[in-house]
Amino acid sequence: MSDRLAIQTKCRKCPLRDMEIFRPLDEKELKVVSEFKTGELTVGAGATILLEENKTPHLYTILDGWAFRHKSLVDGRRQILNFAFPGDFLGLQLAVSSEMQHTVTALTQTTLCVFQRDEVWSVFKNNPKLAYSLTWMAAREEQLLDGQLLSIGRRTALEKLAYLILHLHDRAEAVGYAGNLAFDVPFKQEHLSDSLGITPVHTSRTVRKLLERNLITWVRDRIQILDREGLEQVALYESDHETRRPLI
Amino acid sequence: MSDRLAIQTKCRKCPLRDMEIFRPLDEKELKVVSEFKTGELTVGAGATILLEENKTPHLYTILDGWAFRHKSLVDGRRQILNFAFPGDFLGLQLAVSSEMQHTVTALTQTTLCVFQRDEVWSVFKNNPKLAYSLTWMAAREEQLLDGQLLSIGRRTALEKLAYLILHLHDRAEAVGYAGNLAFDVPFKQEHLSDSLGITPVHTSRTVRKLLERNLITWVRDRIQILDREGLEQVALYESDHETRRPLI
DNA sequence: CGGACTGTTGATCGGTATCAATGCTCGTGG
DNA sequence: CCACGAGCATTGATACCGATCAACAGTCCG
Repeated sequence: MSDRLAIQTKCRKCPLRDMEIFRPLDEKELKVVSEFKTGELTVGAGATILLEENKTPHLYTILDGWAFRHKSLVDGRRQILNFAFPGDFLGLQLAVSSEMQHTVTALTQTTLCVFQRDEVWSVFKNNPKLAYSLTWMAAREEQLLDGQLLSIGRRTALEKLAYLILHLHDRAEAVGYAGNLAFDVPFKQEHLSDSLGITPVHTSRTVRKLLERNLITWVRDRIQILDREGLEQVALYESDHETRRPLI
Repeated sequence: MSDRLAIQTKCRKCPLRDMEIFRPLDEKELKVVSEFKTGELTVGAGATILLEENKTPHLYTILDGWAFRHKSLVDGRRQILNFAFPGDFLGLQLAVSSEMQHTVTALTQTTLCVFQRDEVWSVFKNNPKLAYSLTWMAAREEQLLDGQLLSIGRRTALEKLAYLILHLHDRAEAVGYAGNLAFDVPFKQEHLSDSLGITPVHTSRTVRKLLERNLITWVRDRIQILDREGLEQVALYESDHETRRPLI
């Protein structure tokens, strides 16, 4: 399947803007974003969106779909750094370093708004509010990473897994990908392993524990949280009262 | 000992600006930074600079000293997220969330440039170049966290430790805190443990291994790298060709 | 000199990795 | 419609890394 490239969604009519969690843009911002956006790209599940060590001229916002950022050691051991949902901005690091230091891969078919790397600067010059939004998103990503780091460094396998499921559920829910404490799972257990820093075999056993304790069910690519409170206890979960966020 | 608060270092004469790694500011930027900076604060080793769940009105740049960011689970398990050196900006997350979600603690006596949180916005409005620098720093921090995450998730204890020592050395060296492959260590093994996500006991044994293999020495609060190449091999190290960076 | 910290060492335990076999699901082609 | 194979997930046996518990040593400092 070949990737399509076309401008399809007008920023002004972006479906994401109607969502609760996104801060509405004013007229001027909309105008700048519209100009900033140079195209739209749809890729299939499993496609590489951004590749480590590459110097692409493009930055992206996810319009629809589910992706993940990851990074590997030379011998192949892989670590998933974070997952990415609609509204998430990809490739900001290209504003810093000439090349990517991690890879981004699509989990589902994913539609992306495409921006030109060179024009980031003109956004800063022309619209401080949007520039601020970019910074906001970078800082937000940092917070998520802090949380992951704490989790991977200090939680046990069972705690990490419980935490990750809650985390993914909450982020999925925020963009309408989850409801009634359930969501469709676009990943394999292998992805959980690489996210938690444990083995696939151990992941399987750990998932099993959550099932046995009747905290969740996981059937046919769908996870249902049965006992949110119980799961939060296992996870040592602390909600991070997310506020409305910017969308570019 | 009480903290002192006074404007002592003129931005224009900031000693950090002479360092190789920092990008020089132009006249206009210097003017804005000077106005942005509202004071200078020196705290002793062990002092808390920013506290989780607090809503302080201040942001900081480290002028001199060595600090660390950390975060804990409710039961006390602690994870060190990153270390901070001169030129590093602290508290950017306050631009995003109303309160801090991690704590920053000084390892040595530390001198900080103090900025007002409310005025971040005016920096964005008045000087896009500086705004861009802030974003740059946020993205850079994200890269460091990505690296840590990979390390903690996928490296063995020995590999993590070797990696961390190289990482700290390189960052220390960049700001003149290391030379001839050696640097003064302001932390205890306990800090390494909390950074690597392992036990103090195991940290001790792991440090010992590096010593036995003649990769480093560690005497009287000073680490000397004896065999950089060997250490890099153990660490599966990949240097990240750092470029010049902004300083605010 | 005594006490508080920090680091070291040994013994043992437990969590997670590893290796290997089996089972399950689903798509494909005979 | 069934056979087959590919890719995941599960399960069991065993190994090992790192945790835990406990005692002791070294250093610093009052």
